[in-house]
Amino acid sequence: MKIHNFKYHERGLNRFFGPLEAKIMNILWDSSELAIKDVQAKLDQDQTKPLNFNTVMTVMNRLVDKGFLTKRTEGRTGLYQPMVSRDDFLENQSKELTHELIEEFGPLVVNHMLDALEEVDVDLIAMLEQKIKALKKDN
Amino acid sequence: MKIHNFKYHERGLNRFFGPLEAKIMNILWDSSELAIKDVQAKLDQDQTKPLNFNTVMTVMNRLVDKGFLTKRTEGRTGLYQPMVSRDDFLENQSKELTHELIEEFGPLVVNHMLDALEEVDVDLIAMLEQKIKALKKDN
DNA sequence: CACCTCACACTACTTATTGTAGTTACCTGT
DNA sequence: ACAGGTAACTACAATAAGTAGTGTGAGGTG
Repeated sequence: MKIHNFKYHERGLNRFFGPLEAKIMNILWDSSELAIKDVQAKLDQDQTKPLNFNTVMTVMNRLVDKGFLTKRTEGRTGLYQPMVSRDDFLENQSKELTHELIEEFGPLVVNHMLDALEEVDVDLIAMLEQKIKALKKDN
Repeated sequence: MKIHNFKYHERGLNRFFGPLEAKIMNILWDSSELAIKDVQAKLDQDQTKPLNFNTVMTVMNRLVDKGFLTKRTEGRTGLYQPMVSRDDFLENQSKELTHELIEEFGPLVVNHMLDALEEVDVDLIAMLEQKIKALKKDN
């Protein structure tokens, strides 16, 4: 259940997964518990070329091996669902990445932080300010 | 000259490069301009098993192809040096990563920021505070 | 001038990751 | 007992990274 790479030039889940893996995780996170063919059907909705059942199965089982999905067998049908919720996943990843980044680059990150926040969403700077204030009050 | 991956569970340059690539970059960054055999010699200092000359050459030339090293031919001997300084490299990477992280996770990162700073180096929080103050004064 | 050596180029094999898909085996309901 | 669907097993392609063999060319030395 460990992500190893954060890909710079991708977006969203593609930063953590391969493109097909990412689509599958998204589908599973948007549903409760699905069989392979359900996932395949959903994938085929925005794909022009239908995906081979076995392709979907292989990738899903690999995701199970890696600990991102859990599999439950009901009769002969496997039912898959994510190990953790999307929110938890993103929470964990952002936390881990933030820590790694600070650990690795401490001062450099602080230097770039405000620029980045300004560019993306200035309100986040206010949010950060609040958090610092709150932290100081606690001590 | 683009790094594609940031590896979570490595340290230092190994986050950006393969292990041998990282050692080579380090050696080149600690020297001015080196030939392959010089790099090989330095690598063999902390390696128990000496590295094949061709191995070192292949990896160095790949680093040239990727744009991390430049190569200059003096007579028949190729001389290699990093495209940018170690500081610039780390500066660029930390900047890019910080931006990507904020772009992807904005509020989540802000949430984890202070924790991370506290754990690694509390002085960095003061530094961040200063930067926010300076920013507000500018506007 | 012939040759030997060294540095380089070219090529290839290995492992791991991800996407892809064929073949085979098995189970279940009819 | 069989058909159809589900799953397991196996394999192949591409990419990245580490490793290394073979071939080539240029220069100094006898």
